[in-house]
Amino acid sequence: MEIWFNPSNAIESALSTIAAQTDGFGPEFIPGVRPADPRFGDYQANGVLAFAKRNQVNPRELAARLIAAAEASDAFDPKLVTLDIAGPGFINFTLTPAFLWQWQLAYSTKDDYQSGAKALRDGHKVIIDYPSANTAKQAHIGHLRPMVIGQAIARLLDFCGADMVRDNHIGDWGTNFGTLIMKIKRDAIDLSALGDDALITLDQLYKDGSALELEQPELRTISRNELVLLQQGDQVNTAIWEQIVEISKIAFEKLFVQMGVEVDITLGESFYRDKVQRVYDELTQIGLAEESDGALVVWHDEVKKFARDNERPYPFNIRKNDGASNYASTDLATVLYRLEEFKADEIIYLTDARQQDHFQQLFLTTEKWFKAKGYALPVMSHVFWGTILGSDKKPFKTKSGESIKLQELLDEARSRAFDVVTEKNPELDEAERREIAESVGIGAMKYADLSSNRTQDYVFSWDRLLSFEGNTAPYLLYAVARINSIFRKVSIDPEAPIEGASPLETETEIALARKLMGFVSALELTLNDLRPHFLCTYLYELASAYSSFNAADKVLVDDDAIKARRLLLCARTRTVLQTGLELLGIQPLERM
RNA sequence: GCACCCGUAGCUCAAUUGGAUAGAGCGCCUGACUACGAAUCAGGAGGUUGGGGGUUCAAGUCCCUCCGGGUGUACCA
Repeated sequence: MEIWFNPSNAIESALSTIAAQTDGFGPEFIPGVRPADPRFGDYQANGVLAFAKRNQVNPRELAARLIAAAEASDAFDPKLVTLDIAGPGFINFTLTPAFLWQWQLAYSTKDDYQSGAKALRDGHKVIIDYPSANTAKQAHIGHLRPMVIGQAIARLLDFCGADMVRDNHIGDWGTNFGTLIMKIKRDAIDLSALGDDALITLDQLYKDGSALELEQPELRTISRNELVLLQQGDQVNTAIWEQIVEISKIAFEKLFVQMGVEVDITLGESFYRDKVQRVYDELTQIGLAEESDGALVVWHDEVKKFARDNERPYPFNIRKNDGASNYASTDLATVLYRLEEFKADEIIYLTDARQQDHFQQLFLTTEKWFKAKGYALPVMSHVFWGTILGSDKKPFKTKSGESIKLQELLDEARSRAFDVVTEKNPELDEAERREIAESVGIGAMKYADLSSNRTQDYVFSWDRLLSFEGNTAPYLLYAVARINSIFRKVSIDPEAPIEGASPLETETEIALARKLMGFVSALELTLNDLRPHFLCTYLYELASAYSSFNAADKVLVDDDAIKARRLLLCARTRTVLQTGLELLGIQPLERM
């Protein structure tokens, strides 16, 4: 029997083969192997229960027959894996310490761990529609989740073999430009002279402009005209618009660098303004879009909410009644562009949960449109998350009604982490403490956002976001730092091969080895639903298993074989933790 | 009104999508540093999974119904 890299999959296929040759089972039998509660074993198969139910037979008897057949085959060496039956008909598989040890010897590097993951999205062209930010506005706390979740998902997909295009789909063609240009012209602002805080000034100009419109409604007409001029390509307004977009891009670039967000292309909504006409034409030509109240819309009768005869009409409005494009028009044009330009196999959208209707309509429309035209339809998914709420359970605002600025949040994270580092490690020089604080502070913030199920809303709290104890980034970073410390002490490169190790013995060694093996399953689970908290949970459990091992079993003992074995476990743990942290966008540290 | 989402320990969250005795962290209580790093470890208390009914070998998870909260409801993105 070979040492399976991915035991869950290996057991699943072995059982399928065996069942096909065993009386009482049919081809429709699915073993249903999954990681089990460690109290019962490493993996469990519970497909026998469902199968027995469908076929009106005794599940325990059936399970016993399958186990007997499995044991008679050469697929399960009893020295490496044991099978037993439990409860109404579960089959439990327990890997022996001998298996766990051989697994550690067989698979050791990041590449080894990645080899299983690579198959998951091998060569897939995936476009990720990155955290889109509106131009001319400062990023606030609402931009935290898209950036954090987006980069983690992009790194995961990349690790799993996808060919990624990270597209920064900026909102650079909105109606807000009318107001902004009106105010800029009115105050004769020279945008090129604003300096470093240009975006803050723009932000203020927009707010002041909006306030002014409320006081003097006649200004709205002027703003609307400025927008029309811009859309018609007026030279002066286009120049102003270009400057505004440039200022915004520079400001966002600064944040992206701090947040570790990578961008491959930046194609804003303005890029698609000459591409929407084809959308109108094609959707009209295939009979999908029609006029309604002067607008061009698409109905989806199979969904009650979007059906034509719904008491409150809710079509997908793809062109406004004044003839202007909107969110839907550019999104449709964008899908087509991504197909034709990038040959996208998959497109992932990142927005909060409130936009689910939009994406449902977008996906339905694209599906029908592409089918009618014979275009290849990419897989489209909407990765959404809950809102960050204030203590009043409303979307988060400070007392003055403003959202916390993202920059302010990052600075607070660094500053809190710096205080803790200084308290714990006063002997380190300031530059190193700053570097550690960067990873700990920003890492803690990211991890807090990633470690809970993204679909839930959560209430904002500094302490929640910047906690350094328990299931947090610093806990994982600390485990890595301690491992590094051990290798430093004996002057051994943790990446180097380790020879002469003896097999696993203690309970904590075995528990750690067991946990190490689970990395690939954790990746699969995370990728399935694009929910990073599964990876966080796994990494936390691994770090916890390591901490227990570290407390129970001394690594640097006199016996060379025991020392080598424990150093090997340390090295493996380090590799998995570092790889996992990098996937989450958290920078591992040599010491902290 | 209609549609969708949510309600789990004092607090913040898990529970591999219907699997076995619902798990963690924080907080609280007991212990463990002349150290391979205590940002840690070992242990304890804490639950009628909002209430009620149903489906089945099995329900926090699925169905029905109440209660409480959130979101969306074409020409903002």
